[in-house]
Amino acid sequence: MGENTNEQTSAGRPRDPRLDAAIIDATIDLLTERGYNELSLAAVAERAETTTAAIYRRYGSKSELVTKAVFRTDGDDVVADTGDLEADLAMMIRWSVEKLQRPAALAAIIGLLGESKSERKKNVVESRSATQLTTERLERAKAAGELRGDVDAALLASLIDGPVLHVVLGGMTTPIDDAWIAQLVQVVLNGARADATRTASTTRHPKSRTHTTPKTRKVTSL
Amino acid sequence: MGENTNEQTSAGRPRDPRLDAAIIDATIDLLTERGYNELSLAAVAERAETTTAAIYRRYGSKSELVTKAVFRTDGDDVVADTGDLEADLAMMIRWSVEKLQRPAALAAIIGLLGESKSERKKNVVESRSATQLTTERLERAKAAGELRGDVDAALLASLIDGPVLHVVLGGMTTPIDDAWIAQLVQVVLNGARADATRTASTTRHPKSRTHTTPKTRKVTSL
Amino acid sequence: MGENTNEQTSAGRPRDPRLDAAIIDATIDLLTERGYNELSLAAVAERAETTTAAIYRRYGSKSELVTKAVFRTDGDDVVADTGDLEADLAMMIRWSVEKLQRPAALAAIIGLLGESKSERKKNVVESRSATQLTTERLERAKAAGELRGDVDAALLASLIDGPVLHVVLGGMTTPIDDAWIAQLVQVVLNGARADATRTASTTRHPKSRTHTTPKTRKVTSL
Amino acid sequence: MGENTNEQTSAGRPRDPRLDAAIIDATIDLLTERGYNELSLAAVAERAETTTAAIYRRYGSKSELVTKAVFRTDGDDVVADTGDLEADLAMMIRWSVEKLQRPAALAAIIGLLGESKSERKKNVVESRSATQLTTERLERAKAAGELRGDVDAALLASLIDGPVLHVVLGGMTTPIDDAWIAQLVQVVLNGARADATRTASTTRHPKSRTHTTPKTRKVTSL
DNA sequence: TGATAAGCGAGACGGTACGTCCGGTCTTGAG
DNA sequence: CTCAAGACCGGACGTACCGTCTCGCTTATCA
Repeated sequence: MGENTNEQTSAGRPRDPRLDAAIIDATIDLLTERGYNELSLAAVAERAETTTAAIYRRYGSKSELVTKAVFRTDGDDVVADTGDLEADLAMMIRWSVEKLQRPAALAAIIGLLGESKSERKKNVVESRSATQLTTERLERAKAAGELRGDVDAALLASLIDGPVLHVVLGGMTTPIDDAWIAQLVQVVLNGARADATRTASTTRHPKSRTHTTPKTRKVTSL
Repeated sequence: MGENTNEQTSAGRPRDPRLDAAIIDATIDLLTERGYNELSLAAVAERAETTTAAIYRRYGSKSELVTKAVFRTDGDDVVADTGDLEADLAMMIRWSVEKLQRPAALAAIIGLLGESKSERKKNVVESRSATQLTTERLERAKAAGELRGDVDAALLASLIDGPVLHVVLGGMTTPIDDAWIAQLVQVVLNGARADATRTASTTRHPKSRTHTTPKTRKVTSL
Repeated sequence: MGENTNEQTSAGRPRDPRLDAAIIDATIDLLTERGYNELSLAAVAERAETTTAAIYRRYGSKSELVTKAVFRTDGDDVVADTGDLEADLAMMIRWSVEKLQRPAALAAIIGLLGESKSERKKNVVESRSATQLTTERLERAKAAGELRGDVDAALLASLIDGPVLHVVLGGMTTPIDDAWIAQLVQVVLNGARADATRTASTTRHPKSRTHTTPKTRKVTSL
Repeated sequence: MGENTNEQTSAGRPRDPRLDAAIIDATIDLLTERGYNELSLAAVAERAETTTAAIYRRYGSKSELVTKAVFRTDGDDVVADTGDLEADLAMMIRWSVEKLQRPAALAAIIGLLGESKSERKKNVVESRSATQLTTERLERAKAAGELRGDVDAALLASLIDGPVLHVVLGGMTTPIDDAWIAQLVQVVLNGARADATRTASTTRHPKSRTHTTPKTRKVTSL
């Protein structure tokens, strides 16, 4: 139940698209106002001027509703691969930050982490894909000789995404701006780069890239 | 309500200390088994063979109970400051990891993050102190000239604590072992060190430290 | 909606007459098994192997369906007027009893009484006609001098139909047989007869009747 | 559950008496406005400014709620036994009529009749007690020789209570006033009295009674 | 020693939210 | 215009749990 299928069902009365929108909107609003734990489907229903039954018809659980509501437009994760590793990472971070800055998204992530283990599995998979993309980009850089071979790409990805998570969950004492992002990328690359140059910004060789397919993949993810 | 006071006993029957212990134990157990959201005070009461009223007499809310139960023994955070920056950071990371490896603590942290904003304030303050200690250590290193002056210590702290958080919350795909920690510290220091040496492990100069108080502070924290 | 029209077929596919019958049968059966309140159109549809839509096409509401189903063959109420007042009344009672003995009919009557006021109006009119016939018969007897002039015919009709209703609704502790009917009629007539004779059965004078039209009218009724 | 016990329970928080009253009042009001079938516990809860859970704690079902609400003050049925049979019956009828005139009570009776068979049993027993009292009074009269011995007292009781039921359920076309009641009693007694006198009102012998206990019993009943 | 006060188990309370059922409506696609 | 199939909306349902409260009792300190 609550399959929320996109299959082009022929039989049956179609769903009221205004309800779809109202439910999503109410969910986002309440998530922003109250957070995940204090979000009740009854409240969503009331604000959307419908009933819980209509919600359960669309989503099988609160976590599914929240996931779909918050990450609905985020089916467009992008892996930047222009060849300029530093710029690519900065861009990917900026995207992540943009997502996590939305209070609803932050509340959703925190809440979903708190779900029971069975529920968690499903969502963690999704929320991992952002890191997955970072990892892939880093591995390509490694293969291209831009990064030291003795450092695990997964660790590097945690070095990129972890600090963002840390600041956001910690209550945003330091604002995350472009300078912050630039510093982060610089330190990580400076520490992991294959060549021995002292400052990352002055001695990069963007022309040395060997990538054959500079592209922009879209991926469903957190 | 639920003041949990340590003030010297006034009139009235004193609390049963066996109940105190039973409630804490039940809370830890259930937190481990079910996680924060699925933890109900009714279940705690049942397992502790008492009633919810006895719990509310001690703790004003679920979040307070969990906080006290999980971080009761953790009033002993340690800031390592032996002069060997790399070793110190590794040790601090190891401590953090140790905490987060306990399922009850992990569940508690995640759960407390999800509390309503008013509740959150109180707890976030606590959970921030670990990072605070890291920041302080890094600032001392910066003052000693071990680190580049143009990098924010708070950012570096996020670079140390963030990846740990990231891996733990991400479901522990990669196990966090000493090698992982070593790599992490190496990359960060390599990227942020004042001198231009390529590999952190070979060219450190621990002798250059100027600290006057190599100590081990204990701090109430996460 | 649900006009159940007999108007000559216009355009379109004609109704399946087997469905008509199946719906009626299912209604009667379920009324017998479960009673009015527990009768759901969904259940009727299922048993008739069709859908609720097909039912709503025929009947505008549950009460209309039940009314049509139960009283479909009962458009044939009979007013006995043989001249023998006692026998006529006994026969009319017997007819009423026969109807009310059918569990479906009893359930229908009780259920229809419970409908909202707007719905009730329609049905009460119908269910009153049986008493109406009794009243008419009694008024003719009064005009013929068989009954005391100072007693209201409507009251007497209630004295005839009321006890039947009372016993049937009361759960049928006493079975209604011919002896019961005979006693009922006897007591009422004995109490309301114009002459002062003590026992109704011994001193009747059927010959005194002045009716001009001994007949058997058929009337749509309960 | 929903025992509504009167047992002097020691443990547990006592019920809010204002809620008790509000629930009863709301039930009566809604019963009057909408009737039994259209009465929902949700609506009762809303009007009483509480929730359905509070209602279920007191009453196990809608029928129990209605029964208790409507017949709460009616635990005081009275069997008149002054020795004057005619007056006694008139009084008992007047009481019945008074009850049935209340729209809520009428709606309740009709609705309860429509309940499923298992539910009905419980309520029918109650609603039968009024007739039970009438029957008892008539049997005493029979024993005292005031009534013919060959007529069943239960039938006579139906002759007394049936017409009232008939008129009330029929929609109250004729108003039930004292004259109506007097006529009813007169006809019945005239038809069932032991002596042969023509008019009941002129030849009664109230002094011939042999009752030893002229009393007024109170009985829980419909 | 007796009053005061807080603790205790037991258990019901008022209320929020839950997840489900069903009544009545609507749409599609075929006949 | 009818049919079946089937999904939809919204009202109501009955349940589970939360945090509170009252009870009768026990256990301590204070006067």
